[in-house]
Amino acid sequence: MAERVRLIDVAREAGTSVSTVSRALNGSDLISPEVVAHVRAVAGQLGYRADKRAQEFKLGRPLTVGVTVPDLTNPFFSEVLKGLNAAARAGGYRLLIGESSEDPAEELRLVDELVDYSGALVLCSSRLTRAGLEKALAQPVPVVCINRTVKNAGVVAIDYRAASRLLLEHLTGLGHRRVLYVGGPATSWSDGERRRTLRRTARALDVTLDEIDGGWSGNHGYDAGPTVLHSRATAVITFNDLVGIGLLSWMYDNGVEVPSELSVASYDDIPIAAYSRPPLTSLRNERAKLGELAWEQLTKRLAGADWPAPDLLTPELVVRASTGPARRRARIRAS
Amino acid sequence: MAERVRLIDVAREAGTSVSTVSRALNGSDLISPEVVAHVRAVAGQLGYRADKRAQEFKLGRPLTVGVTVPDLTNPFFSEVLKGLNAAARAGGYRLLIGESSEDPAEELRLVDELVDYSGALVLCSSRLTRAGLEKALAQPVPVVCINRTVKNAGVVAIDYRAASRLLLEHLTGLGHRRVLYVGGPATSWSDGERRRTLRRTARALDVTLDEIDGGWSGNHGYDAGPTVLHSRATAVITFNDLVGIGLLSWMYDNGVEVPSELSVASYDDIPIAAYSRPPLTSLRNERAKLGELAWEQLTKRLAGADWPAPDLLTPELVVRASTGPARRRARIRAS
DNA sequence: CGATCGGTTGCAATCGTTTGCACGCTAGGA
DNA sequence: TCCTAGCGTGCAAACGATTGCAACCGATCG
Repeated sequence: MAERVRLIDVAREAGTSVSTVSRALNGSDLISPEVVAHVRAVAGQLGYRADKRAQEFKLGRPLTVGVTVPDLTNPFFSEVLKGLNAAARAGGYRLLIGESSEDPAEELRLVDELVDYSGALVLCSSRLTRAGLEKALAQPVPVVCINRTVKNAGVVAIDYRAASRLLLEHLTGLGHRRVLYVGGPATSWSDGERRRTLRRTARALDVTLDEIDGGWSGNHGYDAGPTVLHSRATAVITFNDLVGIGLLSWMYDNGVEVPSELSVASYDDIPIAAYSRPPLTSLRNERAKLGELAWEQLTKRLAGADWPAPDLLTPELVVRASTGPARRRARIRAS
Repeated sequence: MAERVRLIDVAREAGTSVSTVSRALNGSDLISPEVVAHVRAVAGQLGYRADKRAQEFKLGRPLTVGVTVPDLTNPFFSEVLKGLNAAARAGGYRLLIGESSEDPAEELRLVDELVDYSGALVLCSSRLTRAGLEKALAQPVPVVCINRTVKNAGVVAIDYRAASRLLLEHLTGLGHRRVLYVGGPATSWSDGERRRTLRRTARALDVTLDEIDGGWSGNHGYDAGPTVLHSRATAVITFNDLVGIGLLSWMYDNGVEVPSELSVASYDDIPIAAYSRPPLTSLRNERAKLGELAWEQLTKRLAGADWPAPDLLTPELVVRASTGPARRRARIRAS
């Protein structure tokens, strides 16, 4: 907790003016090498550190990127953040992170606040309404959306069309003709995309697709257990792995064998998916890459270019023990 | 992407001076109510937003808290962040988050950088060396450590003494006399605490305690499988739930029955622990509260008070199916 | 020897906001 | 009527850095 050393202190000590010190430290070639060396030495000795607030204020360009995520504790988002953070840091930027708690109104408030501090915004899996999104895009900073397509902004997303096809083809390959989708939060664009692409692919593959509402956590999956059991589906696709693992847990607790009685597959392949019982078949996606690409789009934009075309990441199916051949006869079982 | 509106623009439009506008917007009681109303109206109409950079620069107090965590994707840290974020936001502060990737050198770099932007620092489960920590504390901002005790700083931590006692008493109650601890990262203070308190309590309870090195992820737990199997322990305590779940997975893959052949218990009780097979006995701690308390200590300190006494959070044992009575005879089993 | 030029350095303005201080106006009392 | 008190407002300085421009230096050239 020492006193701050300012430019003027260094100048006094070095016997020069503040402008010379500033230029010397910033590597201007106007200053003679000896002076530069001397100033640097003095600055180092005094422990001078530029006041970033003053610096950014004067320069007018914030070196901070604001990010919103629906839930910090969701592994999907943490990993996106990880990638984005690494990329931004490499580019000399810092991350200001806001958590909306899955609440569109809170997310709007966050955007409103982050924009005051940031030179750019990244909305990760935005839960914003269409109108809210418009407002966010009207802010005087460039905006990139992760997992949400929108005009006049950068877009980086998972290719859910490919994803859903991979999942359904895997299941039909195992003989499943009736599949149930356990959905995610209603505000989630990616849930909408999963539904849309599943429906479309199901039609193409002549699979019967049922849908129920779920959520984003293990509890949601667990709670969906009874409904799933009473459906006529032989395979279930869950919104994400947390839901999938919760569902597996209910099945175990209630004596339903997976995959012999019911197959379960999911999106995302978070690390823990490999360790569920049985290990969960899931769609691996490069979440960290999502963050990196968002940063890439941002830098291009900040450099003055137009928004590049959306980046779409194709996931890869990781087949594990939670999916298997469809059972022959309809399940008969008391509730 | 519109032009910024500044105070001077509002002043011109409202027909007053900048100072009046500033005071009106900041609720100074020096200005007459009509003028305040008028200025507010004009400002709203023009869409004026204070330049936070200029504002904080002038005021000299950063409204940002810098936080470091070893790993953004670890549920423990995400939840601490969640709590801290909520508390700081309520107090009008924002979080600048840095991830050290479990690397002490990187963490030191982070601290060095965050301090330029922050009015306070929170080090969550710092992996810093003793010397590094000294350096961090020498920074001209108050520092709170979460899960690491240190002098001249705020301290918020889990009470590992109580934690280890709960775990060991639970296991001895089930008849276990030989327990193996699968450790965490060597740089982790909390791993050291867990070992220290486990040893001490084991001695008091007359339990034989063995220790092996592990890590912080599911893989670390899975990889520890063979060593655990060959040990003579009847119960295992893992560094955290991720390690525990990884270990359970290995046991399942290799036909070892849990808990009849081996009991497994762990620290932290992350949400997914309830959904492992079998569900994991673990120590629930209020991680979000850890973040909130850190913020509380910080506010007190920022208000000028001395550092309060360390806050210790006592965890609660959640007994699930992964622990059971000790088997009678030594396990005999081929590798 | 004086003018010029290239290379260094310092002065001072500037970014947008807050705030101490002084000023002007009005009203009330002497 | 004049002085004063008090309220409301504006002027200008300040925060700490960057940077255009002018000034200064010694050296070189005519």
